Amino acid sequence: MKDPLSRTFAALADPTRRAMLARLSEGEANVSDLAEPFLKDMSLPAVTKHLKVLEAAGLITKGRKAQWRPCQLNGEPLREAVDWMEEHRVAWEAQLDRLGAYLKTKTKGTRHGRK
Amino acid sequence: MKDPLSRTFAALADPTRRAMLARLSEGEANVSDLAEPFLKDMSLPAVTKHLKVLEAAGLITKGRKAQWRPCQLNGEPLREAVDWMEEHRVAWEAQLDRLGAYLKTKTKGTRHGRK
DNA sequence: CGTGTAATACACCATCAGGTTAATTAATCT
DNA sequence: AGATTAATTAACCTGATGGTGTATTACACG
Repeated sequence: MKDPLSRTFAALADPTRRAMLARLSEGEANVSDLAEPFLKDMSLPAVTKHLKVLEAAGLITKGRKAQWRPCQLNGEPLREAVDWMEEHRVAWEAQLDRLGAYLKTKTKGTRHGRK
Repeated sequence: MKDPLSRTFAALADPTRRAMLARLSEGEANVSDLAEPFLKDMSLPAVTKHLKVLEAAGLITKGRKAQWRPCQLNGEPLREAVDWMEEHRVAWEAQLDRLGAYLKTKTKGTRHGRK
């Protein structure tokens, strides 16, 4: 039995599921819509399982319309995840700055190659 | 072989590790310092493993000072995680608003109990 | 009623995650 | 040298994850 926050992060710890969420952030979609980009990589039952993970984490809700299961995104748990991060952000930023300063003394290329 | 972002989220998907990060956001700490709050719940090797996960995700770096391993937080991957979320945040907020509006029509308590 | 389609359930398998205990390395302190 | 302290390694166990293929449910259509 995992706490909600852990479940949320765990659900996010998979590129397939993140892609599904990204897709859903553009609007409702059926299971097969969500599956489509992945069917060359995995089977439909695998997709169903991923959706179950997302559902268990409360990140999506599945409706039913005839034989379709229109999925909707639920931002609530995501906000909680962001909240957790924000809570510590200040400290992290400080750490980042400290590291940045340190690196600046060591190297001088400072190659800051972040997209 | 997992992508960095997945590794970061996976690392966050555990309350012990999150607590360790929280502790580290207050400053450098040795392994035993970090272990202390958990030693009633788990063994030291278990702690070491958690730290390894955090290290593999690039969330912390371990130094060495005599027989101690002072751990430091590294915010960089966390920022990437936040970045990913922010990228979709707008859509989520919209979804939240939509849900909120919907709930407002159904219930009327709207109990918005988030700290 | 039979067929096609959307999605899930079931049984199974390999790998990984999180924990254990016991042994080991490495440095410090007498 | 011997003992103590900090931390890791190794071998092992259990349960969860992520995938498979096949069977099944549920609905719509002609």
